[in-house]
Amino acid sequence: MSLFAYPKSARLLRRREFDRVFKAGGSWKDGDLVVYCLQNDLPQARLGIVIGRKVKRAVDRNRIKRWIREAFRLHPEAVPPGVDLVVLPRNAPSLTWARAERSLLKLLGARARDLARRGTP
RNA sequence: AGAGGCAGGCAGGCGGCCGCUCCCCGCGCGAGCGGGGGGAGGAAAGUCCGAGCUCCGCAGGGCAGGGUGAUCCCUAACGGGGACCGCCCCGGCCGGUAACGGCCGGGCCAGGGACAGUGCCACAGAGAACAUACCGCCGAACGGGGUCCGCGAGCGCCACGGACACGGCGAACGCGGCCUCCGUGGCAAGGGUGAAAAGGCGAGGUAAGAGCUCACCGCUCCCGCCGCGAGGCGGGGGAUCCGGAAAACCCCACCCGGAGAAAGACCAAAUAGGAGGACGACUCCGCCGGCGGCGGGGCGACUCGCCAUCGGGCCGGAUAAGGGCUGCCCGUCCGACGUCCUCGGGUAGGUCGUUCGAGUCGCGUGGAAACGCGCGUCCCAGACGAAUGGCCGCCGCCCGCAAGGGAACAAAACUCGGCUUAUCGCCUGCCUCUCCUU
RNA sequence: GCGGCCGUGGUGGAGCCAGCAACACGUCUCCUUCCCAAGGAGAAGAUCGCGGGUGCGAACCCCGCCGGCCGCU
Repeated sequence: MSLFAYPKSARLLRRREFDRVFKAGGSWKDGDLVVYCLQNDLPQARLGIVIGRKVKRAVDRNRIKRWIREAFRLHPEAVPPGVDLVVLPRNAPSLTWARAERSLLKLLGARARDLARRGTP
C-alpha cells in the first residue's frame, strides 16, 4: 500500500464513533478549523469530517471536505497513529486549500506539544 | 461589420505524479496486490405537476376535500407539448372629414357557466342593476296666474240729436285666442360624475323625445355552405329586455385511496420478554382537559409567537367512555384483569431492492408540428459520515503595453417524462435595424 | 424524503373574504424645569420581500421565484 493512501479503514463511518470522539476527546482550534482527537486502540489513525448545513451549497461542502481529507492524506508524518480525528471547518466562506493544510498541521502540532508537556511534567 | 430578437447546441483540451469508488481478469488461506475499463448535470437544483415501483388500506351508503377547464391532436400519463380558433395589445398599409372598418405581421391570454342561487361594485354622481332625473329639453294634456287682442249683454262718461237709428272712451265681468310664467305632467337627446350610465351611428318622426320607425354595425335564433372541431362566410327572422366580476362563494363537466426507497424483502447477535386465540372475572386500567416544551424582543417586570400529544407524577372531569374501518358521519367491529393453550416476532448489524430504461446514437419512413413506426447500433455513475479530488506543465479563450489576472450557475442519492428558476463565455441558423464597399 | 408557517416605517406588530396602511416604543421640534428624567403639544418616517396576472382598483385574490423559521420519520 502506498504511503499516501486513504482507504475506508482510515475513516470514521458510524455515528457512534463520532459521538465517542465528541464526548471523550480533546479539542484544538484556530480561526480555520476545529480538531477533536481521541485514542482508538487501532494501529492507524482515522479521520471524520463534519460540515453543517450552514455551508449552504453542496458544492462548497464537498470542496471543503476534500481539502481537509487531502491535508490529512498528504501529511502522514504529522498524524499520530492510533488516534481518531474529527475536523470541522470554521468561517467556511474564507477557507482555502492552503489555509486548511496549514491549520491542520498547526493544530496537530499543538496537540503533540500539549501531550508531551503533560507526559513529562 | 456592429446592435437587438427568436430557435438550437457546447459547458476548455492534452499530459504527468499522488489519491477515491465500482466492474472484469490474474495471484494470494487472508488483509490485499498487479493489469484493464467505467465514473456528475443541462439544469443533477427548487420539489411545482405527472408516472413507474413498493407497502398499507379497500362490506356498504352518504358528505366533504383537492385539482383541471375554448377546440383538435401528441403522449404511459400530466396542470406538459404542437397546431388552430377567439378576445386583447403593439406596429405597418389601405379606405374614410371623423368615429371607425378592412388587410398583413408580431406578441399575449387559467379562455366552461353571471336568466341555479347568495353576495360585491368604494369615492364621485341625480341615478350603479326589478335603473335614475341634478342641470336641462317640451308646453301636446290637466289646473292656475299675468299682459295683450277679439266678441258679448248691460253700466258710467263724452259726443250727437227734435226724435229714431248710429258713434267714441272707460272700468269690471263672461267666453275665446296668441304669448308667457307656475304646478301636475311628458322626455332621456345633451351637459356633468365615474372604471362602467341600460346598444353605437345616421336619417325619419315628435311638443320635446325615445328601437317609436328605418338603413348599417353589434347581439341572439334559424337555414345554407366550408371546416374533424372550436368556429368562419352568406341569407333570413327576432328582440334590441336583461353591465362587470366566477384568479368572491358557487354551479357544471372530468380526474384524484394513502404514504413514500428512511418504501419494502431477506438473513440475523447481545439484552429484555412479547404477540395471538379460548375461557372466566368486572371498576383498576384506560380516556379527556390543565399544570408543558421551544423560539423572538427587552437590563428587567414582562411581552409576542410557534409546536407536540411519547413516558411518569399531581389536580379536575366523564363514564361504555374510547379505538379500528388511513378526512368526517351513518353503520359495523374491537375493547381492559386473570388463567390456560399456541406461536415466534423485533432491535444493532448485514445483503437485496439498485440500476437495461416509456434508454443512447445513426439511417429510413409517416406527419404541418409536437411526435409515431421500422431496422441497425451501444451499455453509459451506482455511492450510503456518501466516490470525480489535490498539485504541476503545455496549448486554446477573455482583460491588460507588460508583469499578471479571469473562466459562470452549480454536484447524482430508486428511476423516468415535463415545468420553473440560476448561468461567464463561445458556436450555428433565421429575422429586424444602422454603417461601409461593390 | 414528506409537510407547514412567516416576510408591512428604525424595532415589535394590526390590517390579509379588495376601496386614503392602524397602534405602541423609538427619532425630531416646541412647551414645562436652573438642567435632566417624567409629562404635555406637534411633526417626519413605508418600493407592504421580488416579478407577472385578474380586475376600474391588489398589502389583501391567483401563479412563479427569493429569503427566513418550524415539524415528522
